[in-house]
Amino acid sequence: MELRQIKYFVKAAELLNFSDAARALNVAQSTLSQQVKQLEDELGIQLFERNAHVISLTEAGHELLPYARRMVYDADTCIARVNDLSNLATGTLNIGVTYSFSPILTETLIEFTREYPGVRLNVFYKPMVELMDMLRSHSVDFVLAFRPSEKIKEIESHVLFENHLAVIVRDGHPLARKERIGFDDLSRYNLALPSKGLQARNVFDHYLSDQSDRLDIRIELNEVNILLELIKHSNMITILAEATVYNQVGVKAIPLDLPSNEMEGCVHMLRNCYRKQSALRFIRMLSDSTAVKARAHKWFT
Amino acid sequence: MELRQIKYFVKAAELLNFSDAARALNVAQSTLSQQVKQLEDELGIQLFERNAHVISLTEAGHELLPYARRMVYDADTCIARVNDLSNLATGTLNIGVTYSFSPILTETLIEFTREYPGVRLNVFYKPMVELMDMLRSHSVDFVLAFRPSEKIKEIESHVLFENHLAVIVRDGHPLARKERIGFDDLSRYNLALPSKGLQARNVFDHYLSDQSDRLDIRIELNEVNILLELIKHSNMITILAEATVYNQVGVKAIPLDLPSNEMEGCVHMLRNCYRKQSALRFIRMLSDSTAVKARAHKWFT
DNA sequence: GCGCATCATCGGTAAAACCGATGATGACCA
DNA sequence: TGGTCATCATCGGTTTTACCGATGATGCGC
Repeated sequence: MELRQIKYFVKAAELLNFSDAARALNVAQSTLSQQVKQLEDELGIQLFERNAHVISLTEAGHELLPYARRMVYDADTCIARVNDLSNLATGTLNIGVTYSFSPILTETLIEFTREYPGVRLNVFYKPMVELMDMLRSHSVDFVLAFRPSEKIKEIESHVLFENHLAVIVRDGHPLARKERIGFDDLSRYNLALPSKGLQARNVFDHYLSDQSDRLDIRIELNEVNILLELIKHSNMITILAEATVYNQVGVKAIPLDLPSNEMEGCVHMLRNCYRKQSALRFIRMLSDSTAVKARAHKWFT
Repeated sequence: MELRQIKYFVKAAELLNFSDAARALNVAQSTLSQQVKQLEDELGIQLFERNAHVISLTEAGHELLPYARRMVYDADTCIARVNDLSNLATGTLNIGVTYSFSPILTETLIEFTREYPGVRLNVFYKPMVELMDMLRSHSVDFVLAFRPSEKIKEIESHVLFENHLAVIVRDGHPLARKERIGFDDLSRYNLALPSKGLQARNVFDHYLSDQSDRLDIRIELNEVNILLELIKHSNMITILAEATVYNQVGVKAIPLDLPSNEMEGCVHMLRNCYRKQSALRFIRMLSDSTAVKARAHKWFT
C-alpha cells in the first residue's frame, strides 16, 4: 500500500470515474486502473464495483474512504508543517472569500505576496455555503465571510471587524448627498437587492420582517459585482454591507438609519486542526490592514 | 512522499540508527539511507542530524514524527478494517493478558482458533503496566486484566466479571477443608504473596492497611505461576483472585472472609479508536465462556 | 594508531510504474 | 438492428526507481 495508490483511490472514489480521475491526476487511465487493482489485490478485497462503464464503491470501499482521506490529509499536513519551519519561504495558502468580502481583501493580498514571495496564494471567490464545504474538506485553509445566521459546530469564527448595512447608490444619485437614509427614503426608489441567502440580505430581511411589501424590489441578484454595475448605471439602489463597497469608484455608501443592522466580518476556520503559519500570518496582516482597522469599530458613529 | 519512506523514517527515528532500522525493515542500509535522503529532499528540509555515526532528529524531524506515526497507523487501520470485512477469514488479533488472567482465557483461546482458523492470534503475557503501554502504542488490540487502582484516561474498561480475593492453599493443606478463612487463620501460616504492584496484592494491602505487621510474609513474587508452584509444594499460603486458580490442579481457593475485597475482571481498550471485528467477536466469546459466566455474579455467595 | 561501527555514495540490477494501443462491454440513437 | 460512443481492463514496451553490495569517509574507543 502506497500513498500514491491511496490518492488514486480517493480521487476515483470522489469522481466515480476512472478516466476523469486519471485526467485530474495527470496519469494515464490504464495506470490508474492498474494501481487501483493492485491496491485491491493487496487488500484482498474489491473496492469498486465495475458495471460496464459505471463504477461504484463497494462496502469495503466505503469503509476505506475516510481513512484514505485522512492519510492524504496527514501527508499534506506533514508538508505544511515542514514548510512552516522553512519560515514561510515556500508553501501554498488556500483562501476562500465571499464576493462581498473581496474589496477588503485586495490590499492585503498585494502586501502578502510582496512580503512572502515564496508562498503561493490560491484565492477562491464563492458563495458562503460552498466555501464552508471547502473548509470541511480541507480545500481551503480559512474562509473570509460575514458571520452566517446559524452556527456550524465544526467551524470556529473570529470577528475581524464590525460593519453595518448601508444604502448603496451611484455617484450623483438624488440620495447621494444625504447623511443618513431611513425607511421612507428606501420606499421611494426601486431596489435591486442581493438574493435571499446572501448575508446582507438575510440581515436586511430579518430587520424588515413584515414591512417588505412597502418596498419596490425590482431585481434580486446573487452576484455582488454585477449588482454594483447595475447600481452604477441606473437610479436603482441596493443594500449591502458598507465594507463591500470599500474603494469602489462610482458608488456611495450611506448609513442606513435603522437599529440593529450589524454584520460581523469574520475569519472562519476548522476547529481542532493544524493552522499553517502562513494562514496565521495572513490573518494578522489582514486584521492590521487599514481596510479592516477602519472598521474595527462601528464605522459611522 | 510515499508511505514506504514514511515507515523508514519512523523506524529510523525510533531506533536512531539507520543500520538497525534497515535490519528491522529487511532492507539494505544503503536503501534506507537513500530513501530518507530522498524524503528530506522532497520536503526541502533535513530530518536527521548526522554526526559521524550517531544520528539524531532535527526540529523538523521531531515535528514530523507524530504525523508520520499517524499515517502509518492509519494505513494499518485501513488494512484492519478491510480484513474485518472478509468476515474474519483473515487478519491478526493481538491480545495482552496478565498472568493472573490466563486460566480464564484458555478455553476461549481454543474455541476461537477452532471457530476462526483464519485469524492469527498473538497473545502477550505481561505485567499490567507493560500491557497498558502496548495498548497505547497499538501493539495489542485489547488487554485482559483486573481493573487497576487508578484510572487511565485514554483507556476504557468494561467489566467482564466480578471476582474476590481468595486464600490459595495446596490440596491437603490443614486449611483446605474450611469454608471460609478469616484474618486469624491467615496470621497462623507463612505467607507467600504476589509482589506489590500486582493487582491482587494492591487490593489485599488496601484492605489490611495497618494490620499487615501481624502477618508472617515470607516471600514476595512477581510471577503468579511460580508463586503457585511454591504453594503446591509447601505449607505456605497466598492470596490471589479466585479466578486466577480456575482449573488449576493441586491447589484450592477458599473464600477470604473479609468485606470489600472485590476485584473486577475487565477488558481494556483504547478510547476512540477502531475495534477489529475479531476483537469484538473474541470478547463476546470470552464473556460467554463458562469460565467467565460462572463469575458474572459474586462467585461464593 | 588500529580496528570497528556507522552513514554516504556509486554502479548495476531487478522491479514497478507508467504509457499507448487494443479489446470488451453496454448505453444511446438513428 | 447495427453503428457510435464512452467506459474500463488488458497487454507489450519503455522509463523510472527502489534496491543491493561494494566501497569510501568519519570518528569512537581500545
